[in-house]
Amino acid sequence: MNDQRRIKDMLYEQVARIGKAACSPKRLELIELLCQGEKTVDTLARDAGISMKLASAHLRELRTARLVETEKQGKHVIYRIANRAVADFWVAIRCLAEDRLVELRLVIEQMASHPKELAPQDRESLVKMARKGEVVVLDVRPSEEFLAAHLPFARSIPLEELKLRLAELPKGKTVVAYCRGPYCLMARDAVALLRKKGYEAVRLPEGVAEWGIVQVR
Amino acid sequence: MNDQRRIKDMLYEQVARIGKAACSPKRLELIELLCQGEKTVDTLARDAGISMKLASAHLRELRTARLVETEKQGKHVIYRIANRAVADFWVAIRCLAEDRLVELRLVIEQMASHPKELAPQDRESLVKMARKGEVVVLDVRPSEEFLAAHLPFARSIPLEELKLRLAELPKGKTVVAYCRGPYCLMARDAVALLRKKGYEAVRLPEGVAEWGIVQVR
DNA sequence: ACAATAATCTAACGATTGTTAGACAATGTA
DNA sequence: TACATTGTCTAACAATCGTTAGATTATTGT
Repeated sequence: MNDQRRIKDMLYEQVARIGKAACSPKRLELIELLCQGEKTVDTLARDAGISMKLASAHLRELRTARLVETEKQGKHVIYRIANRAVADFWVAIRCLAEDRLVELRLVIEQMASHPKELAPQDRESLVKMARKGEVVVLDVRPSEEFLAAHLPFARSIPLEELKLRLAELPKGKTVVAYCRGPYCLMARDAVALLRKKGYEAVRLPEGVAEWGIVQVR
Repeated sequence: MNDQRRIKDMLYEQVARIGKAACSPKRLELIELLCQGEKTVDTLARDAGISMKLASAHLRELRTARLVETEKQGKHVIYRIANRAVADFWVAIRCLAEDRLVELRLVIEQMASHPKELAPQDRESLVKMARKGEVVVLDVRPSEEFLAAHLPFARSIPLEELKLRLAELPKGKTVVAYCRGPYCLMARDAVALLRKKGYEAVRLPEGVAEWGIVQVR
């Protein structure tokens, strides 16, 4: 009888290991960054705005929950997501948070208000238009992330280079800019810049994690 | 520039509130119990094997993450899941845990080894057979949970009453027993009892949460 | 009005975290 | 060989969390 309690407790304890990995804001940010492609510890630390020591500690937690895997390459340790399922989980927990927490919706609204956004449901029609060349899908993430994985028919111009490489974009077509996902502000800034320069530009608030296009192994 | 960091931090912090709610084994167990239907605090405490004070404290956490809602009915406070999305999240985090954590798979294997189990993919065919009366789908949870929500064509005999009510089950047909889900042992025990009594019985290791049939509001 | 029940609130404790600093190990390079 | 780079490990601190006990608030029944 009490045997059953002990087994049950073990089961829920194991599931709670995943919850523990997901209960720190910085760990969630690291997961999102890793959804963009494999990265070294110091890249992750820089992108997340924390020290390498802290990043290393958080990554250790993610590794004991077996959500990420490592590989040593020369001086560097490369971290990557263990699975597509991890990216799906990140999207799922974020969606639940947006569904349940008004506070989160408020922050998102105030953040994304001015630049026009694409409704997230018309993925197929966006791909169709991109294939025909009716719109330009623009990936403004760092080029390594584009190389690791990107949306279909996307072209890469990292945000930092955008000002100098504006000539590469045809002026007649609508530019659909995207970045790491809804919590990343690079696409927003890119759209703002493009509009100031006379382009028609909208932001797609999704990235490779939301589209299920993630690099694994 | 640093403004963007602050906004990002706020976003991930909000998502982490969901992770925090899901980082305690007991809270996960409470969520699963609430997926079976609305319950009072002392029912939850008894089912989870903890004191009412502790249950109240954990439920408070779940409420600040807005995963559960309450309603006062006389002396009792009734808790229920806020949303179908919460049940879906519980299934999602459990599946990710089973995917990533070998330890969890080991516990499950040793737990579920002897009674034969139904492969979880043939939901439609199970419903079809139940509709035609070719199998008996048996819900062995407490009757209030059956009343709140149950699988299609299921009949309710709570585990405690099963020994006395065996006559209600036809001997020729296969009995498919289910309970609260894969981590609940009631269906396992029911199958063991039925087989000892000469019935053909299998366990369906899924429940209403896995089938997306949950009571809300 | 009084007792009983159901649940929460507060305070307290020990245990677990997040974060940083300092020492250390492994690799690549001059 | 010596040195810089990259990352982890250990120890330490404060902050947070899990758990329990004791007091408190509603509600119901007598």
